[in-house]
Amino acid sequence: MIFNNPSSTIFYAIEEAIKAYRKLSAKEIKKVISDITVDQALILQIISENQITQTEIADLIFKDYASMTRIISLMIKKEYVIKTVNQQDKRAAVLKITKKGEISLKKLTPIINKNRQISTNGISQTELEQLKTILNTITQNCKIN
Amino acid sequence: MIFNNPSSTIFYAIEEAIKAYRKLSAKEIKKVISDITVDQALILQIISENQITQTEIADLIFKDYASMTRIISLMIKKEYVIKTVNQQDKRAAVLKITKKGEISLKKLTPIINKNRQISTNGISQTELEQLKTILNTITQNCKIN
DNA sequence: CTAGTATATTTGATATATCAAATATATTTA
DNA sequence: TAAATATATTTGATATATCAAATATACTAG
Repeated sequence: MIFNNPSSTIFYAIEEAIKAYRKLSAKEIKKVISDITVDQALILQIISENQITQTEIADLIFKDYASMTRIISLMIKKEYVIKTVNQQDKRAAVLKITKKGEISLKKLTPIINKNRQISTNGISQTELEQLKTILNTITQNCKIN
Repeated sequence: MIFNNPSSTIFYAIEEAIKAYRKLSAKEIKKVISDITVDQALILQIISENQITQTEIADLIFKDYASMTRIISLMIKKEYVIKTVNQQDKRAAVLKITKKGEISLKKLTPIINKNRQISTNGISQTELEQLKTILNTITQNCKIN
């Protein structure tokens, strides 16, 4: 029926893997911090490590700018992040992690790393590289058109 | 910084590929039918080929049951699908594609197939199989935990 | 047969995705 | 320098994701 040929199947396999991974991540993150999402945890990590604008974060993790605005504003509401205006370029936001954000991140980072390790368990570095190469080909094929 | 090791990188590559693919699909689908989404097109195809319940569709394409309810109800509103009650099991929905749905599907199917071909262009069957195997490992790893 | 349990779907609440249009500020060009 | 263009972000509208709780119906054990 639907999963009839390899080039179709692959997209189901991708969807299945990414959703399983997100589910695992969400579950594990919730164990240590109950009010933060997987995306927010990742973004918190990015902000803490870099002086970076919303647009740059969005490009980095493949999010829409509109989504980024909303995610950041939820993070501000929950007091993980503070946002100010860049005085050199008043269009740009300056994002800073709060004390609460820092404390949370200390608990989150090992969880995020562990999730990645668990999910790639039994897969060699070579296989991961292969996987990445093929996925990049798909990405390029899609972007050309 | 963030993309520092292979086991991390891989999830970005997956996200990037699936988003690029969805974007291509949405763009191409829109060219022939302007008011249908990628998910809806896929679900239309599934319904037309099978006598299948919402729950079964959800399991097949890795969607939440709640999402399925909402997607189906949008498809009903747009008159692609009709929904009745299964008289043998009144909990279950019976989904049928409408005439409009059928006509639309005739235009959509070649597009869906072409999108898959374009995006896997230059990737061998062997590589696709490898990719699938590795992704399935990730899925299993995530589900065990 | 009845209570308890299982299954299919729905609803509510919140988060994210995506497109288009709007704002605000910066930069470039005529 | 004024107008056109570019960049960063926001807002509105709609679709989908996800969890928890609620409904409705079916099934099973006592």
